[in-house]
Amino acid sequence: MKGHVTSIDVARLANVSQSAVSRTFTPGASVSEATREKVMDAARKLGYRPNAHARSLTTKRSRIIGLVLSYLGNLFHPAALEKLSKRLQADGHHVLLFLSDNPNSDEVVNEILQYHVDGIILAATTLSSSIAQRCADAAIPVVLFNRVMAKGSAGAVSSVRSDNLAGGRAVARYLADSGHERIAFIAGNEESSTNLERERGFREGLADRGLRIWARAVGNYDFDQARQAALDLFGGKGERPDAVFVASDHMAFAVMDTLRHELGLRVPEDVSVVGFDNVPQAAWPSYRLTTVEQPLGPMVEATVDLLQRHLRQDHPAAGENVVVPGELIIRGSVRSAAATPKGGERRRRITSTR
Amino acid sequence: MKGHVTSIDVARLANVSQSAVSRTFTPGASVSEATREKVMDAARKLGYRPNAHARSLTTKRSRIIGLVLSYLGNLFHPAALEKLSKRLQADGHHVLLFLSDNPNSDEVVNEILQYHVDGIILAATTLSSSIAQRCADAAIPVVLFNRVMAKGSAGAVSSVRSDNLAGGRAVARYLADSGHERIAFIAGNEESSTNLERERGFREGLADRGLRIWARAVGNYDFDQARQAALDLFGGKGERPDAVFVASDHMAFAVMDTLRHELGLRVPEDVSVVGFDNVPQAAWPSYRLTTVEQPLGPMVEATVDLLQRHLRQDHPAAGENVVVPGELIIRGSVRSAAATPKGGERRRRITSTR
DNA sequence: CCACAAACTGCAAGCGTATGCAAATTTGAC
DNA sequence: GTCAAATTTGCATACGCTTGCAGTTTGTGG
Repeated sequence: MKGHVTSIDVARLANVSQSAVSRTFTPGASVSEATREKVMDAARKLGYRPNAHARSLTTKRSRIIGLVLSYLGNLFHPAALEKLSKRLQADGHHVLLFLSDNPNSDEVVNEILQYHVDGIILAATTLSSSIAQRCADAAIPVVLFNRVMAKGSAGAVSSVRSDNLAGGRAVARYLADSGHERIAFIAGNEESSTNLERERGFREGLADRGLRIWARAVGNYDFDQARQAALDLFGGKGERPDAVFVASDHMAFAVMDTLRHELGLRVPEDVSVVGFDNVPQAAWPSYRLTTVEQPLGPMVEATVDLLQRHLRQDHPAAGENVVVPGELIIRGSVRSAAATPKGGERRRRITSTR
Repeated sequence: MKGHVTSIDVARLANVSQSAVSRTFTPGASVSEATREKVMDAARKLGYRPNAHARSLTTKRSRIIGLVLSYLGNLFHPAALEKLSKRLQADGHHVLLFLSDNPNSDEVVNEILQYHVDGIILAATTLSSSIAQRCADAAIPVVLFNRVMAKGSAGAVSSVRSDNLAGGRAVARYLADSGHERIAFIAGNEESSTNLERERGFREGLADRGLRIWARAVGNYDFDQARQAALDLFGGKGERPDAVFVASDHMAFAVMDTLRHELGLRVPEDVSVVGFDNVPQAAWPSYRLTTVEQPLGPMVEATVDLLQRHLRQDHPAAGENVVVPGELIIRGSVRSAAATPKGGERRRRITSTR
């Protein structure tokens, strides 16, 4: 009934050694059914639970995964966090969460390392190579989620992301093929690998159709900045774009709202809008946003899989970069020759072949 | 350079005792500037970081806070999570995150207790009294965020919430006073304390004006169910409500979308809609939702404050229930006699006096 | 220069659990 | 009933750190 019940208390009550208690709570240890029951009884009676710190002190494994995110305002992030967290919990892991605005999460990772975590997932942040190296030294696998590191970095940092390049390309082709000519782009954070890849794919796709980006602005993955970008691109008096590819759904909502409610333009009749991510809100009737899916399920699966493979094998294989294919989700925000789906949506597979 | 550097390694290199190393990393311990520097040098050279598990094993404090949420689909939750987490981090705490769909988070709390956390925050879940009691025994403070426990529960479980009762009442009065007569209500999860309080306040407020709830449906805090509720309330052929109070913003978006895009009704001209929470999206031009604010900043402050007070004083004061006042945020989703704010919003303080 | 206090340092004993090893027990075959 | 093999058990130690205590150094005033 007192503050802390230890395995010794349980042992005393059950009339066995402390080792026996430990063994009962260690899966796969050698205990007879008889003592196991005695121990369990005593444990239940005392409300005993093994002390996780003591345990990881001796075993050198914590069953904790460090998870770093930048913020949750962009709706893709909470969705990713939820899936990742639930998946890890299902695996018997626990999640130590850090929210860090800092694009370089060195400090945070340093804190995480104190916990001798079994692995680290970095979503929407990167890592200096010195810290990456330190993780490698400590044999702690690191997986970047939805990011890649600049090539040539030290350490065995793996990554999982969707095929941003092919996604951008698919959007370009889709817009071009449905007759748009003055196609604009609103970038996210210009430094981020996601934006870089999406923009490059988009440029390539346009080039394939003999087009180029007609106008460009930066929204920095932020709602208000995306609004401003839309104002800049569409608020002038001259000719305006007839389509815009926005580097994230979250910004695309801002753009649609600005076009419709501030500039009096219709979507898709006057302007077509395409996003990226396929967050749940993209399907809401107000937006019905055509977008590129980031397949969260497979991405999470791949992440956990990478982590576990790194843990199992002692040779910390060099960083592995998984790219998950996505789909173009066609809803109602693009003016199209083909019949626009009424209430539903069409899906089109994206191939990475050029 | 090897896997794990311990304080002994550092001590050896710095030519001091292991205690000296420990003291260097213990704020407020007695070390001379000279040895501190020797130690820091060696530590830096070796990449040393104290082992958090070993530390909490001896100190019996982990600087970890367990945080339990149900899911992140409702946009209020990620916002709360972000603020809570950042606030706790700023205080030097670390967050162990659990996502549990289960409305009763006993199992999860049991897992958390293994970590001898310094405190537990339960958002949108509750606790059986037996577990509450166990937390009390272990002297671990528990704070319910945005929930209260059924009265009479054992254990010193505190809670922080906004004034749901007064909020509901304010909405009722506002709708009544702006000339609505057939006022509907769409409930969240009918068991949840938030919904109970909001609905009761709403009923009382209507009663004050000689009205009653004209129609009612349940949306269970879910987008799709809220859509269905809207269909049920407004899709019939008879007379329909002229206003609806929806128990959360997240559901209110579903309702607005359904009214506008499926039923062809205008908001606010044909139907007024009011939500609850004031999530960021409520301010988006597509919705401009009039709603009751849940003041996240003060709620988080109060939560952390409660936690810390519980920790400091040894006498675990009986559960304390903090109620933070909110405001009615008037935007454009209610037809009103007074001039509707154009692009901006008006704020009206909510008092809890009847 | 001395006495005494204050500041610092090292020693050693835990914190609660896991686990190798050897002793004790059970099992099974004959 | 016997004996070897297989299973179970307890002992003792290690994990990396904090901290009370006692010993040592440094500083101060007379």
